[in-house]
Amino acid sequence: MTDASSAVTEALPEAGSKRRQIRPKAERRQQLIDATIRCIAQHGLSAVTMQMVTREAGLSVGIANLHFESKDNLLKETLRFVAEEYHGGQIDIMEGGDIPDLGERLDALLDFQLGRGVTQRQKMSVWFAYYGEAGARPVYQKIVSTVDRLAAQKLEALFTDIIREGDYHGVDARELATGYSALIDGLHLGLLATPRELSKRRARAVAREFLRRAFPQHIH
Amino acid sequence: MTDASSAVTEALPEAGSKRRQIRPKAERRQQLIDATIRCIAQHGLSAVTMQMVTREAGLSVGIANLHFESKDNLLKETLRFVAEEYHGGQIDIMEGGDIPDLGERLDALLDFQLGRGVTQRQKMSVWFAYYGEAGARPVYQKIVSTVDRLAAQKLEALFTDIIREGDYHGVDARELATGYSALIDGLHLGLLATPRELSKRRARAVAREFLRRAFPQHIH
DNA sequence: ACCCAGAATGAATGAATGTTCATTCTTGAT
DNA sequence: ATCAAGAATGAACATTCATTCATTCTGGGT
Repeated sequence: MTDASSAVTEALPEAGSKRRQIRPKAERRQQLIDATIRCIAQHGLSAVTMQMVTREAGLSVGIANLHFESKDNLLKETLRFVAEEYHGGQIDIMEGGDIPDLGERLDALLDFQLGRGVTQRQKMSVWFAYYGEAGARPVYQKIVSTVDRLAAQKLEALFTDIIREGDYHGVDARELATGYSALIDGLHLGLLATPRELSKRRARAVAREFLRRAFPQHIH
Repeated sequence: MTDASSAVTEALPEAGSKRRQIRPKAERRQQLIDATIRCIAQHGLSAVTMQMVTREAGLSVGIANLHFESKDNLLKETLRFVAEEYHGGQIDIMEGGDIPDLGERLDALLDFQLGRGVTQRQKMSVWFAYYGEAGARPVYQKIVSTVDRLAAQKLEALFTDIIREGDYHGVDARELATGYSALIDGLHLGLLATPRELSKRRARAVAREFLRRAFPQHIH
């Protein structure tokens, strides 16, 4: 997990090249997952078909069932990939051996969560497409909550450290962590569903303000 | 809009009754929309079929295309209904002639947003199912953003009044409104996708804490 | 009591989609 | 140069689903 470089590339026209290529299983799997992400972002989860995904990947229809046994499984693995990449990225920052200053670590976290470009937007599309189905599909709930729980713990730990360092009073790390996570999710939703109303710049400002209110000495 | 009493009822077994009944168009439309809401909540948007919806409504398949011209349209109208009901309810409270005290009005708003029972949960399922597709479907974006913008304005107005009344300093009503809205959305997501991790009680506490931090004199 | 506008039905239709598998092709080892 | 393992292909199949429409039925108006 946490391999931010691997996803959402290719999709090149591949214009003339009709020559069949044989590649290792792992590579094809990733290629198909990346194509699935792009398809979901562009057409919506409910409109995604196997033909669509395999064409996007520049491969034949049969191959999807060769590497993933079914469409259901491909979608499940795609969710797992996105979930692990996103939460993995957060966790890396929060554990952050490379950033000793806690305030800076918070900043880095915020940058990761609300930064990036189109790629990030594609991932978020996928993320929320699955959320929409999660109420009806226990499998999705499980994937999300497994990975979510770990990130929540790390965030709570980070907040606990900050509270100790700043000697803040009347603040509950757990409650604050829940609030911050929800805030970030809500901002992502806003960026996705009403991009006209909420710019990325403003989303960042709102999140910063939340942190500043809680940890005034650490965020300025 | 804002007719909270109308939705998500019926679905009764209707065991023996096979007698065909003729009802006015408006009633059948609502009946089908309610059935659609239940189906989306239970099976997920992508799994909803016309047969499923009409069976849930206790009607025949042909009727859906009689009152709505297509499945697409039924889904669109269902989203519009849920969006208008939810935002309409908020707006009624925020304009709130019946609640003069601003702090109490905030409380009422919070209760509306995070209260209720199964019904509310069903509505939220629908809400997020559409969010998931919104990135790919401009029609959905438009429905949501139209209704969203109005609610955002009302919230900002309410916050402005509160800031004036409490003589709070260093607080921007608009930014705070964006944050609060995002927080509520994020909490709904949490309630839906990871109900094990986030109880309704805790969600309410988190939202209250956010308001208390901003308006300490109004929320205690 | 009768009638008919239009509400309701559900079998039939055709298009779309997931999955299979017989066949072809590639590559690295011998 | 040859071969076998298995990666890749895509036409064919079976299923599912949205939509249509000929027919039936209901209830209010006369």
